[in-house]
Amino acid sequence: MIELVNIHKIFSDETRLRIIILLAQQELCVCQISGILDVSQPTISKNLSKLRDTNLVVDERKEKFVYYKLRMENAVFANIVKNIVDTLNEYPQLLLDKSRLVDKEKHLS
Amino acid sequence: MIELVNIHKIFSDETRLRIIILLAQQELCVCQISGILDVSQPTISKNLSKLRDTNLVVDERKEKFVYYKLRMENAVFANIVKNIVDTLNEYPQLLLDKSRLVDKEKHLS
DNA sequence: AAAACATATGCTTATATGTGCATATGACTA
DNA sequence: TAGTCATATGCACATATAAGCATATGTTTT
Repeated sequence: MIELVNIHKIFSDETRLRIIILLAQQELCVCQISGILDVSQPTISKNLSKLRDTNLVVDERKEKFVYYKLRMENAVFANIVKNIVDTLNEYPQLLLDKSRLVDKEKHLS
Repeated sequence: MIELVNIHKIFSDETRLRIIILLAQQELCVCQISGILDVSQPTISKNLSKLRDTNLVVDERKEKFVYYKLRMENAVFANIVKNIVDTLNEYPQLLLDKSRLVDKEKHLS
C-alpha cells in the first residue's frame, strides 16, 4: 500500500516523469539527460538518486560517465511506464524529448 | 502532461487511494466512507472535493446524504484503478477496507 | 601526482499539501 | 419556522518536496 503510494509519487513530478520516459527508450548518462531535457545536472542527479533508492533504476559507470537504465521488476511501475509509452502521442513534451534524443543519436553516426 | 502528473498526484496519498478503491466497489456517502476508513469527516470531504475538482467523481444528493461515485471517462485514471482492483490481494489495507464495506452492507439486510 | 571532468551532495529557500479543529452552510424534519 | 443533521470550508500548523547554488567526491587522463 505504502509502496503503491510511493510509486505514484514518483510519477507526480514532471521532471522525473520526463526522465523515466527518456530512459524507457534507452539507457543514458546524467549529462545526456540534462542536455536533452534542458534541466540542471544536480536536479537530474537528485531525481535519479530518488529513482535508484526506490529500485526503479540501476546505474553503471562506463569510463567517465554513469549510465542509468530502468528496472522493470516492479509490476506497478512497469505497467504505468508501458501505458504512457503506448500513448506517447498524447504528450507533446514527451514526444519532443524523445525526438531530441533521436537527434543526438544521429549526430554520433 | 500536466494532467498525467496530476492524476498520479491523486494516487499519491493513502487516504485518497483508499477512498477511490472503496468507491470502485460502489457509490457511497461521506459519512459511510468516514466510518469505514475511520478517517475524520472533514478529511474525507476535502479529499472528495479534490477528486471532484479533477473530474474523477460526481456527487448526487439523496435525502440527507451526498453520494459520490467514480467517473471512469479518464483513461489514465481508469487504467490505474483497474490495475489496483485487479491486484487487490496484494494490499491488505485495501482488502480490509473492502471487507468493512461488505460487513456494513450486510447489516442493512 | 596533478588537473580536468562527470556526478553527487549539503544547505537554503519557496512552495505544496495533508490534517485537525472550529464553524459555516444548506437541506431535511418535526 | 426551528432545530437537527450531513457536509463543506476557513484557518493554523506541520511536513514534504523540488530546485538553485556552491562545493565535495571520485574517476579518468595527461
